[in-house]
Amino acid sequence: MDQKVPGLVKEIIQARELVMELQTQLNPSSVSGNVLVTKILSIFETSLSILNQIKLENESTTPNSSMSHFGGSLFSNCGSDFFQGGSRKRCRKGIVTWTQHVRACEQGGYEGPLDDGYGWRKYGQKKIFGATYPRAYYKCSYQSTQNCLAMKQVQRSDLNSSMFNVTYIGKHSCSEPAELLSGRYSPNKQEHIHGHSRIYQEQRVDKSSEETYMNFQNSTVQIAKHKDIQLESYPSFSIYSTISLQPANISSGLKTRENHFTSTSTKMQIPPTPACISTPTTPGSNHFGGCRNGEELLQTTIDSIEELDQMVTSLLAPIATSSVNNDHLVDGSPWDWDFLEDYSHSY
DNA sequence: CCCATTTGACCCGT
DNA sequence: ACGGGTCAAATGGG
Repeated sequence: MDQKVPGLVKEIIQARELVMELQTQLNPSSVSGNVLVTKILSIFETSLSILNQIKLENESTTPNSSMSHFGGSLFSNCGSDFFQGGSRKRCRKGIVTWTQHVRACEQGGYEGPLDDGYGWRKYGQKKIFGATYPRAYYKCSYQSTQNCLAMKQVQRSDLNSSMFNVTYIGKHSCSEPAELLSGRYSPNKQEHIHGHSRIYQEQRVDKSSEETYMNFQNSTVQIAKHKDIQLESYPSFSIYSTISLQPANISSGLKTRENHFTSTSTKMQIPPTPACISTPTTPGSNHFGGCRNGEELLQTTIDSIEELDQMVTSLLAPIATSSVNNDHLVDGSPWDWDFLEDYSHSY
């Protein structure tokens, strides 16, 4: 049994990926279709969890995971430089870094992919060698006022131009995340600028609960332990697939949290085509965003379990009604949080 | 006038 | 030298 589990897991993952592919071809406005896909994905992941538990029962030790299993991981392994005192560039070691793949919907009427509940200020854009699309650099809007060091980088995927890679760097120390509750800002940009999004706290709520739920599906989290480059991975967002099947739960009883990222995407304006790169606000351009069923694959680098805990908690905040405990277990969730340690071998 | 964005220059690590 | 990341002056919108 133990020997067959990896193969079975691989098969399930393959099936899950096909469903995810199917999902990308679904009409975003087809809520019922997306709900079905989400349910299917939830079943897949529950199955994977069960298999994992079976495997764990048959193994006394967990094998080391390798980042290579994730096929060109998007992790910055913090080998470079960020936030290390002294130089202008600082070492990213110790900084939570995670990359989100956000699918943009061209049908969307509003600008850019989904927002992540934080205010961001663009401070640069670079053409990246070998990449078709430029990379945009953002800082938290409250860097100056609240010394929040969170940043993110947004780049359209070369492989799939309807996808954006959003890399978050550092944790928010500001008190911005009002939008955790809604998962989306209004279509208009930067409405939050002053006053910490009080506007949104009033405006949001039910409208986007379903969107939030859809956006969180199909995501996984990977955790890198810098010391040994070992990766653990967790199907964090699969939880949503299960819990969030009752969208009504989503919008009630949620608290905002500090120092956390959310897993929704950006509200930034992203140039839809290279031709529009320098003029993302060009009227009539094909704005992306507004995706109601954006699929995301989330990958994370963190170097302590506390950070994982913190992040997972924040990721759950938009959806879970109340309970995330400190044992990496979510009420009502079938997940064993050690699950993807084995899971990673299947990639 | 204020503020976010744009964009070329500059800095830093490899 | 090169590429990625950041700065900051210029620009434009509200």
